[in-house]
Amino acid sequence: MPPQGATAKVTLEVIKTACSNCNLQELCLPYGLNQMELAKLDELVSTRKRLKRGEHLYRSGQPFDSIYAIRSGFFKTDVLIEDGRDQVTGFQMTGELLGLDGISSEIHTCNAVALEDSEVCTIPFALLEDLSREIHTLQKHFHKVMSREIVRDHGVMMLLGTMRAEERLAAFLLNLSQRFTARGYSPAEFNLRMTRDEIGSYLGLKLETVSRAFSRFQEEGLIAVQQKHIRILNTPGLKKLMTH
Amino acid sequence: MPPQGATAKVTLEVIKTACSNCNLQELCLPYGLNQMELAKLDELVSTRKRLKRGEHLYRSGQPFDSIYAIRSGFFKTDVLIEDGRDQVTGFQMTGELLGLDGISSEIHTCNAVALEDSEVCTIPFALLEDLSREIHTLQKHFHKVMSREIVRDHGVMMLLGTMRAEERLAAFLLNLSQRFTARGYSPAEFNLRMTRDEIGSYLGLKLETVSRAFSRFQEEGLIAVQQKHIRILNTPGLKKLMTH
DNA sequence: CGCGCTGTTGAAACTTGTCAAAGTTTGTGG
DNA sequence: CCACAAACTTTGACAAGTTTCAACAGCGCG
Repeated sequence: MPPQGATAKVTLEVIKTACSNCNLQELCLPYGLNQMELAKLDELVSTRKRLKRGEHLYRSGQPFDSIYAIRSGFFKTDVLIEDGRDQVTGFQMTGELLGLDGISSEIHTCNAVALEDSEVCTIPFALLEDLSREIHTLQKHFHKVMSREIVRDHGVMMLLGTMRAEERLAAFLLNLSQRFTARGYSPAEFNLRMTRDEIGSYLGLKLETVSRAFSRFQEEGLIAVQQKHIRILNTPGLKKLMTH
Repeated sequence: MPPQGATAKVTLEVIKTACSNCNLQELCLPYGLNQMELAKLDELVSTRKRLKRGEHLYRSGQPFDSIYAIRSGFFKTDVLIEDGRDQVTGFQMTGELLGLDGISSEIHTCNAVALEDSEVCTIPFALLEDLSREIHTLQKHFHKVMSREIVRDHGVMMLLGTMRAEERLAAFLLNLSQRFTARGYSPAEFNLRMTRDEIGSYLGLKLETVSRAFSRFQEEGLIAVQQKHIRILNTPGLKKLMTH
């Protein structure tokens, strides 16, 4: 893990960016905008940051002023409480937004960490609010994105509150598969970017339990695991397991 | 439980309302607005609905077009999945907003049920978006409310993912106490509006576990329980238990 | 006034966590 | 490019916590 304040020099490189020639439009904030509107959004989303694996995009407690769109890479967000407990609250991939939690108090309430070398577009929030007062479509879409985050969280609450270990892991794998698919990758074969411990933290399980569940899925021929590499062999089987 | 479509006649009575003479302003949507802005909000939030205990404000799957501000009463929201599992995702009280989950897909994704006779203000969402493009303060506040919901959900995920039964119940009681306090009620004495089963569902526990935890708290002198009536006798004790 | 819903309590079963040890991979520096 | 250390993963045995099943008590509504 890099030292706290010393990251900006080399790795947080700033690059010119433009939504209008980004291939993530339909996954990201520009969804539904026309050419003219897109040009205005371009002015706003003018900088990119690169992060190396392990670097923090932001930390809990830091002042909030921007949200971030992931252009490439993979992140986790986690919350830490006083007594040392912590939990991964989400894994974010290409096209997803980071930082929405900071809007309420104008202070970030979680940490966002790159799980692989990544690139994000910085979206100054005050400017986004200005622009979304102008562009109805943008406003509407942004509200939907926030609401989708709430719905997603309810899904996680459901998972944590009602599912058993193997059901949780099955749900997790199917969710990843579906999100990879939406991004044009194989639904059945991918590399996990996170450790067993991080998966466990997200799913409310200990890493040993996650490991055992992986082994069990493999024994049953549902998946093939080789460390971080996962191949899903029997999607319906996983679904049935999840539904129980 | 009332029959599905037959509730509108008697109980969903519609009443004229006005934010400008509502005593919940600082807890609710009008927060931070000036007189002129408040007048515009009044035009928008023009109807109230009364609900009897047990009635649904909306159901999962219904088309979304309004959010609701609770004027008086107490609600729960819950999600139901195919295999019959369900979970309470939240308990809402005076001044809190219901329906934010429906924005993303324009379909409600959970049920909202009154746990006591209640009254809500209906806020047509399209009009709220229109007005929040006009009134910067309203826009900002609404974004904060949505973001606060996300932060709250992260707190619940933390609770479900890392806490043991008694810690969860302690956290739950302290949270209720704090919210009652914010509304001018006693921090130490209140009536639960929900059953042990509903508490359990929210906390990811079985009702028996909730009941046992209540008994244990009572034995240890932390609280006095008489059915739904709770007196908190030792707040620091509960806090310590929660922090562990 | 009694029936049903809600809550309490006990004992046994089950799931997951804890602790421990050993194997594997990754990354770094020589 | 290899060697070594650190980080991560797997597996087993046992402990702890929670659920399940069951019986019963109490309150409240009709």
